[in-house]
Amino acid sequence: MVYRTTRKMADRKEARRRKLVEQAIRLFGKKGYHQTTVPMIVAGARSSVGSFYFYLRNQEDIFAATLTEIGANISSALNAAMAGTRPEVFEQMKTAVTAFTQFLAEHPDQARILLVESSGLGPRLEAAREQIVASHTRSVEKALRAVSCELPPMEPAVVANCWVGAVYQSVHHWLTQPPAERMSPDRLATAILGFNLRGIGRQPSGDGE
Amino acid sequence: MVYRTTRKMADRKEARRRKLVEQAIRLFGKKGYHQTTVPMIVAGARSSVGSFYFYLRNQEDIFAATLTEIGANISSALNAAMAGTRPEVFEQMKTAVTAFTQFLAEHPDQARILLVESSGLGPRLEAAREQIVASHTRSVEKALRAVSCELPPMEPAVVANCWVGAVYQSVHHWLTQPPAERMSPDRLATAILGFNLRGIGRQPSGDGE
Amino acid sequence: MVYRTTRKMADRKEARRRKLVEQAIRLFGKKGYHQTTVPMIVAGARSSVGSFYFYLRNQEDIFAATLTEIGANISSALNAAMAGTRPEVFEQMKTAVTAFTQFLAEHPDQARILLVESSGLGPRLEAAREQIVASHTRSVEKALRAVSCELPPMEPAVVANCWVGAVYQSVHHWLTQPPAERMSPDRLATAILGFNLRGIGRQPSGDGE
Amino acid sequence: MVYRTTRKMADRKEARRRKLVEQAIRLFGKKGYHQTTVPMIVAGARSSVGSFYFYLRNQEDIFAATLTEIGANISSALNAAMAGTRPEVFEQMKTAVTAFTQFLAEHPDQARILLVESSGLGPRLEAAREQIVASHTRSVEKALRAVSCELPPMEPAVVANCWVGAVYQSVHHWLTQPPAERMSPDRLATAILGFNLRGIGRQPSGDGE
DNA sequence: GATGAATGAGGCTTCATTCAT
DNA sequence: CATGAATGAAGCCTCATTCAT
Repeated sequence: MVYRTTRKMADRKEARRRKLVEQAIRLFGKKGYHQTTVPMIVAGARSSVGSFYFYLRNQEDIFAATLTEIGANISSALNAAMAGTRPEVFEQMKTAVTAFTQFLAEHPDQARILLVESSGLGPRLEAAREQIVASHTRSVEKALRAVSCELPPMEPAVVANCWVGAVYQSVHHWLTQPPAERMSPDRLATAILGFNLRGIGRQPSGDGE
Repeated sequence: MVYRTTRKMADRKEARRRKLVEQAIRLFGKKGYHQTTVPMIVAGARSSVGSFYFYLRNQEDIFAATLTEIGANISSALNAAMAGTRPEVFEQMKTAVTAFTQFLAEHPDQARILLVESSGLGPRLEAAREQIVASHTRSVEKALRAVSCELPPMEPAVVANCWVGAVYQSVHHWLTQPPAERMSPDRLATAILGFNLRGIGRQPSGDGE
Repeated sequence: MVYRTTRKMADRKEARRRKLVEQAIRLFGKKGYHQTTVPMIVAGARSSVGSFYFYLRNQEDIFAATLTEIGANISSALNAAMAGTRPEVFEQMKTAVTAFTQFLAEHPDQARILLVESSGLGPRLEAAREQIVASHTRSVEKALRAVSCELPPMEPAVVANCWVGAVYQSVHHWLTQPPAERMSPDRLATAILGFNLRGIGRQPSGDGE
Repeated sequence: MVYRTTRKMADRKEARRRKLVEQAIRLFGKKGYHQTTVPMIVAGARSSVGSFYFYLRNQEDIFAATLTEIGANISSALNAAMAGTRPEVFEQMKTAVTAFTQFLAEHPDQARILLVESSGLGPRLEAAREQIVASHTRSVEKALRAVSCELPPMEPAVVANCWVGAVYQSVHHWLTQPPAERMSPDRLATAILGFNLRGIGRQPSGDGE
């Protein structure tokens, strides 16, 4: 009998790789890219150097993988949140900002990787990061165009970047502060949202109306 | 006599150091921190490794120095621009955004260092970068507080971050595009400003009103 | 019944192994020993790493096996050629040189392994190579002794090495040249033979005498 | 005062590099290319890894350097020997074979590198080796052409390779034998020379006539 | 018997920093 | 003060070999 790859083995394989990426997120998030070594990752993932290079091409590769993972996680979080929201564009934008803030607040490692540690790492990783930010920006731009008739005239491309930049920088700064001094994520999201909605010429509603 | 000699020497020293920092800006801006080696810097500055360590404590040190330099350059540019502007707060804010954009457009190496290459380099350099951003943010916050009575209620601390984030991200994205496809810095600044002024509840004036 | 099964299995086993060795010859011949990995071999032989180590003790082992194979192939070729030649010693030597040249010309991978890639690989493989060369040399030496009375006095041991060295180096150099610029194998063989026959004090006959 | 590179420093530099290459010859000659590590070389040369890479680009580089060195040494030896020889072509060829044999006999490490360890190491090193062999072959070919009128018709290009191949293989085999069983270098050279001279259609003179 | 995931020893190489000249 | 040779710690990555399935 020929022993072909069983389902169980494939699952194990996937699990192993996932474990490596998860540990990588932890380390990259805490110590940054250049302070994280392959041995550190495999030690934390109860794997081995050889295994690492069986699953990942090299160190850059696993960082790219973490970015992909983070991007996917954010997407999931946003989609989940928006699934429970009325389909009006402004409602959706509001939910998106809140959910995004919430997600980063709850996943500091991923937040730090996205907001801090993924810059200046060379073209490839730069591009991987850009993909996430760009996807974010595109969503905003699309939303803007959808309701452009209700808004004052503006450059959607630039404004989308402003919107995203406002969110990122605010959250980044917020995460920088000692947890004790931080305002609640809700309040943060509301403040950002207020700025952004006004920024696109929309009066932010009181709160939940 | 002794004074003169000392002064002269100090000048020389300062000049040498400045040359190193300038070359460092060029290299850090083009290749990033981790791709730039001490030998590269000294070669471009017609100095020597030994000299380098006479003027700078270590590599981190020179990156910090470039950040200081960049911060100073930006301050100068902003101050110069604002000196020629009416003292009204909104005018000043407007000028600041325009001058900042202009400056980064004209100094791509410094822009790249500030916006991209200075993240994720460890606490000390993180702090050095933060100083620049924070100074920027504080100015905005101060301005906001100064005119808060004319504005809708908001969280000045958060909103200042939004303001700065909008500028940074927009400029960053703008610098990312191939020069041929970029809009003019003026148009960019106007678009950002429009978003930000609306964001703080202010109707952006047509242009120069 | 048991016999047949066993026989069949042994055949299979032999076939598997042969396939591995054949692929190894291809790879060793093209990329050399140290650039050829076990995974490469098994991939080309549609086998698996596990199988590899079932049939071969280790990597050295398969290189030794390729040498054995190459030695056998050369022997076969020589024997076949000499079977169709008059039994006179000089005729036989002539045929041997021609057939050897021909064989290497037609099997560049094996030629490269024998002439180039099998040196400097450590005692065991050195010995395996030496076996082939020595067998070659012994044949020559034996032939020389057989006709020593017809030849000027010489040191058969040294001269046999000269003979073989002349052949190897000439063929090696010939294989080094781009195929388009090579002379015909026949002409090459004739030239070598001329040198060698004169070298042992024998006038080379015109061509086919 | 500007401290420019002094003569003494340049000398030291050269000496250091030479020491590394010398030690490399020892090790490559004894253990071969792939069994010799950079740490081994620097340890034996009382240097350091860092120094190694200050003088040599990489491991391949130092092997190439040893080949260059060996080629130069052989050239020197041959030139020295031939300077004391009558200018007749056959005398020179005779001297060359003898001196070459002698040199390799006296420098077993260099002999082993040239004859054994420098094959199959990839294109670059292959080429470096080829340079030495080719230079050797060209000399022979040139000599042959110079006296071609006195010789039977032959293919000088092939014959030159035969000549060189005879020498290399004989010496190689000779070096393979335990020193106790080796014939004297002189006798070896004479035997080779006899074969080669006859090979080009020349009667080897008794000995020194 | 067949498979391929797992292991980890080991080598090369880089570069920040020092220090003798 | 200037110079650049010297140092060695540190990390990435390869791949032969093993062994559970």
